[in-house]
Amino acid sequence: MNTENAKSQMRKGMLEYCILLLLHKGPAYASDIIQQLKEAQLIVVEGTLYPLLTRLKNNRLLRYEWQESTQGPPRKYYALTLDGEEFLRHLDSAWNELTNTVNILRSGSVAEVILT
Amino acid sequence: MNTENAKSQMRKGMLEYCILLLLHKGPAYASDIIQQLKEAQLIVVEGTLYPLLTRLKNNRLLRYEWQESTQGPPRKYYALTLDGEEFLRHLDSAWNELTNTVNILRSGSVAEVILT
DNA sequence: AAAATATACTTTGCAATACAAGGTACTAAA
DNA sequence: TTTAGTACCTTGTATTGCAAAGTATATTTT
Repeated sequence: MNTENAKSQMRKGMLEYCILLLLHKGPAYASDIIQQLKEAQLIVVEGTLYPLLTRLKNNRLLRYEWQESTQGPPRKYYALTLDGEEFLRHLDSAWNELTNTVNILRSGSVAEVILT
Repeated sequence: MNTENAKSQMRKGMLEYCILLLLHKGPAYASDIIQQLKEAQLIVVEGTLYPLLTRLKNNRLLRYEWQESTQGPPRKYYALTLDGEEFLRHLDSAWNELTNTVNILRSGSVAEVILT
């Protein structure tokens, strides 16, 4: 029962949201995504990211294009589809609800939330 | 790829945190917890909660006491242990990091966060 | 040209956990 | 005695994050 496992579990589901949020700003390829997430304090490894990207693509939330690189093999640049944009808005709602829930639980009883 | 599944996945790990947050305010038994979480907009079912409570108890984060009820069978009232309180503080940090991450990703680039 | 290195993408096996569905046990009322 | 209500528990399944190892392409070094 360590903190690392707890944090890893918190990532579940959140990661999908974070990827979509990131791609909403513009296309990116895997290493790119990992780097940007790291800058946002979220550590993700390849073995997690690649299957996730594939899954999102298979569900038509993402699409990709091959692009040549000047420094190595070509890259798969992923971008949101229209379905992906819509799904992202649903996840926005889900996230809002979740933060609201935590805030209520954090600040004491529901009554206290109303009073303070 | 539906929204319900996504929300269910977001719950992973968060639920543990929410239970500890709730019990931090005082002892409660299972139906109690389900009811309070529902008031905080978080739907949890018995099949999820009971194994979770048992797991937390086995890891010494929770303890329980049987208490008679005037309206049915006795209840298991769960409460945080000292280990549980400490673990809760770690989860507080993890939650703070996660919300920070999402906020960064939501508001555009890191630079934009600083500028706005 | 061959070997080594770097970059990028992929796969496999495992562990953790939410949930549906069903079950057990005790109490009180009809 | 039967029925209804409350509370606790278990089993099987699906999903997903991750470690570890593998494949492929491009560049640099020897």
